[in-house]
Amino acid sequence: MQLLLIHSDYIEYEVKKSTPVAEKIEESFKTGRLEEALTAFMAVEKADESDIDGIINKAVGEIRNVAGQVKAANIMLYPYAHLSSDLSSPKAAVAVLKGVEEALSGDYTVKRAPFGWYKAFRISCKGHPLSELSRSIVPEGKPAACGEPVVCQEEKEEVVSEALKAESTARSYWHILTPDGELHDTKGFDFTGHENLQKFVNYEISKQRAVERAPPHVELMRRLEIADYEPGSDSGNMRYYPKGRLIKSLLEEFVLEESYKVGAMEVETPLMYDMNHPTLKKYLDRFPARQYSIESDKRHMFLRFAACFGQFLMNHDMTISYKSLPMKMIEMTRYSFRKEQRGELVGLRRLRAFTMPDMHSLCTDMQQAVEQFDAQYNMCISVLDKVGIKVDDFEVAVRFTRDFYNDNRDFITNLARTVKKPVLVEMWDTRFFYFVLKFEFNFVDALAKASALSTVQIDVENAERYDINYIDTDGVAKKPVILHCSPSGAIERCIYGLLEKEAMRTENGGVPMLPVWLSPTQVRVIPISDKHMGFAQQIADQLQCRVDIDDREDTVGKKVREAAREWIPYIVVIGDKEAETGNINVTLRAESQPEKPKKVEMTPEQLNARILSETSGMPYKGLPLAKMLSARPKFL
RNA sequence: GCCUCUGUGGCUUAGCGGUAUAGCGGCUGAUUCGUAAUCAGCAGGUCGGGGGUUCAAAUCCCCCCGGAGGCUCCA
Repeated sequence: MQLLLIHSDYIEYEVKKSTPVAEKIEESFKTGRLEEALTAFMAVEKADESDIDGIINKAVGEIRNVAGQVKAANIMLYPYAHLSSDLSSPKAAVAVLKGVEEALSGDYTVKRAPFGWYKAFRISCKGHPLSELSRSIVPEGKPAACGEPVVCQEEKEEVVSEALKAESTARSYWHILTPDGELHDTKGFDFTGHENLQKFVNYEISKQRAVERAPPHVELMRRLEIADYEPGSDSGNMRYYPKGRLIKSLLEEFVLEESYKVGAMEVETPLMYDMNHPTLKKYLDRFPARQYSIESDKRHMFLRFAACFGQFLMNHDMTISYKSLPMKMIEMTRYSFRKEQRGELVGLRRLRAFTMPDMHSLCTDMQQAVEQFDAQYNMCISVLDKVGIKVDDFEVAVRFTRDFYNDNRDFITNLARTVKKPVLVEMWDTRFFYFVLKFEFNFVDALAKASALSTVQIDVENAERYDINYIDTDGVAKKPVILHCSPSGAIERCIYGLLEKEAMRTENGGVPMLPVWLSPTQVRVIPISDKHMGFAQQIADQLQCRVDIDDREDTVGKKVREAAREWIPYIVVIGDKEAETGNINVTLRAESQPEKPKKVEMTPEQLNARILSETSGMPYKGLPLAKMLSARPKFL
């Protein structure tokens, strides 16, 4: 049932004309007026028919509740079909209306407008915050017994897509595909040597997901001053400190550069779209995600969960020749929004606002699409590798329809061959989503939780839906096949992956660190006393990387300890010896073991060359914080 | 959204019916120091918010908010 409650100075109505479903009424019932009334506009819906008494109970509870809050003694019940597009039978509606009227009439002055008549009405709304409320009431499995507290569900402005609903009924066939092309049953498969895949399979199929502690990256993201929760925002919307922003910028820039290399054009598209746009509405129903929705004037908008809409709407308006295909567009979506359920949010693993590189490729036909899929599969492997997430750190899932598999067996086997290890396969008899083939690289974390990073999908639906065309060699407009690709997956999730990987390294007795190109401070220079500051400065100036100087009044031991806690790759201590020889003593984190720092004497030039070669080809940005540690604020 | 757990100065935390403990960090002073924490002093808390029980609540109860885990879901 849909309820619209208006606290009014008065409400009056007058019957004009009967409709085919009109109830028979007395002459006196044809007009009505009530002063200082709470008016309840009601629409009884199909779903309510299963539990008429329960619905009456809930509606009465809700009306009583609001009437109590606004201190209304008079109640007007007003049947109002326009609140719903899924109305119940007239018989059920009248039964509910009468039931509600009867239940309320003991404690309030209740009037009811007749059902099934065209009516004219005048209402004067009081306009205070509680004076206009809407409620959506749904029946429960069983009717609420009398006297039980009645729980009313408030109207949620959440759109649950058809795809989410479809997914729950989709029948999946799970297999393990080995590089030799064999499809194995997941049950009998020998996972020896593929323990991570086993964890991933358990996570995906057996749903073994119980863990007893928070994921380690949550503490790390805070301790390293990367990111933090922001209680002043919605859950899953994080704040990023300067170091976190630097890491994100570098990753964003890197992924964009890699996509330029394969010919992608960078674009920017709006964050919010009209919920009632005909094309978008249909697309929402095919994507399994929940949206944030917001009001803009009279329009009902939603925040984008990817860059698809913006790019597709742009593609629709373009003139595209076959000569331009495959044609790629990318946007670094800051942000994509998904209103994930509260319990699904964890640290940087799953967010409601996240940065996702979203690339779309228009292809002439399925053959070109498959070629592109293969190229982008390899590109994703390379992107993650350079980010610091290796093939051994993730497990591959490939999902497709049975038809696609039968037409492309060799091609799919090749995907397993490329990564040289078995992959998880999910096959569907029929196509539930907009794609016929997709893969994801799933990072398996310290607690055996899996989450998707890179992904590519072959979309066979949206060219039609958005009316996207290209002109082929014969001069005829044709619909392209579209690839969706996120080369790295969400940027925040890459950081999560790196932190989790290092947490696992720590547990296995290693020394954790970020790749040098992503380390906020690459070299920390520590002068032993004030008199060494000059030389320390000189060394810092010689190095072409992110160098800072710990000029605080602390002991060398303490400064080194803090530098190590920050995972700084290179620590240089400057004292009399260095000032004399000109050589520097460098602690190399990458070659150290716990309690056993690896210290090497080298020239500043050698250190510089080493860092330049380690970071060559990767984006660079300057220090995100003051060079002198004494001038730095603490974020936590 | 539902279920379970949780919330004490900037951070970590003791206390779990008699208005609060310590460490780190911060500030001040001393120390100018050779690789995982130099010494001393000072400041800082209406114990997440609101309501209730009680002579008395950080401690018990209820509601709300944040966080973690589960269901579910994904980049």
